[in-house]
Amino acid sequence: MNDSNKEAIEDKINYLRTMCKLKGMRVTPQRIEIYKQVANSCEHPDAETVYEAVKHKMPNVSVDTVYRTLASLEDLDMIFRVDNQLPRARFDADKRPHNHFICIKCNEVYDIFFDKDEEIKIPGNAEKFGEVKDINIQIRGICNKCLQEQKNKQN
Amino acid sequence: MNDSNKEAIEDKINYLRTMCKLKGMRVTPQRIEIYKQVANSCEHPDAETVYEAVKHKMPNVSVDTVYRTLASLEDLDMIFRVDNQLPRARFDADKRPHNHFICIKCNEVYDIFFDKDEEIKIPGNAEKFGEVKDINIQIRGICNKCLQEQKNKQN
DNA sequence: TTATGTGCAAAGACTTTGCTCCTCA
DNA sequence: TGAGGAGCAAAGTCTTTGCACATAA
Repeated sequence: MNDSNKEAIEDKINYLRTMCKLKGMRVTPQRIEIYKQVANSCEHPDAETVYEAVKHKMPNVSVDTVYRTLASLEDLDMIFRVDNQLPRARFDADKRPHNHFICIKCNEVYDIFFDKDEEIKIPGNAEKFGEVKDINIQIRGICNKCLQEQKNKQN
Repeated sequence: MNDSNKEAIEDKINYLRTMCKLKGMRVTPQRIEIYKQVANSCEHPDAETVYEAVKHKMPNVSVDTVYRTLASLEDLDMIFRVDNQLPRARFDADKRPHNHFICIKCNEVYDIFFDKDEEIKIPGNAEKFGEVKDINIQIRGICNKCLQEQKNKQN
């Protein structure tokens, strides 16, 4: 990791501290580590993956702490669940508005940042159902890596 | 149910028969009943709800048959899973392209049909990740029913 | 100091699977 | 008649919870 990344992570941890204080929550080493794992990863890890990663630094951490902490971080709006149709919940710490390409073969999740002129508007008739809080777009398909593998098999 | 609905359902069952034959699958009473439940409901039922409903007509049906059948119907593209962040999978038999408003309070799922001029285009940079198969939009918020309940409590 | 958080173990919720008998085609 | 499907029971997977001890503030 380069210096600017380190700095960015430090900023995020500081924000986590602020948010915890604000909500009367304690800043524990587990919370910091678990948040770091999600924030440092671009792989939208599931709870198990976070657990395995954190265990390297904190061998005594338990799975239920990971689940509980992920839930707390979600409450703090520090992380978000990626909508998917997979059995495991996956998490994302990137607060910039974006959407996901989900590979139906390997379950990989890729971030999609729309161009400004592609901004999705809330469709006119959505608001007749209630108060819109969040709009989420997933694009499902087969990722380039899997397409390549398919081609290789055919040859 | 009125006559035109009955007719529409019959058409759907016939389509189910065709699709089953096409794929070498049998048309069993369970499959018909389970499909009917999803197709007749506008509530995007979960497996348990389908099970309870089917049990009225077929008391011996089992939960695992419901799960297995829902999976088969999905393979046939007769029904679809609704993307949600709820613990239970929910199903939809409406093949017309549409999206969902999901209430974060009561978990109700409402269908949203976009106007023609609101058609969502696949964003330009999505295809760089792979072959797009499906684009799905969910809108999360608080539905009118729950908003009303909130107001009532405040008074 | 003390309320909040953690680790452990156990339970819970939803879904899937193995096996045997049944039944549609 | 035979391959695919249903029912039963049991297991699997992911996640949550109760409780006692530990710890951040």
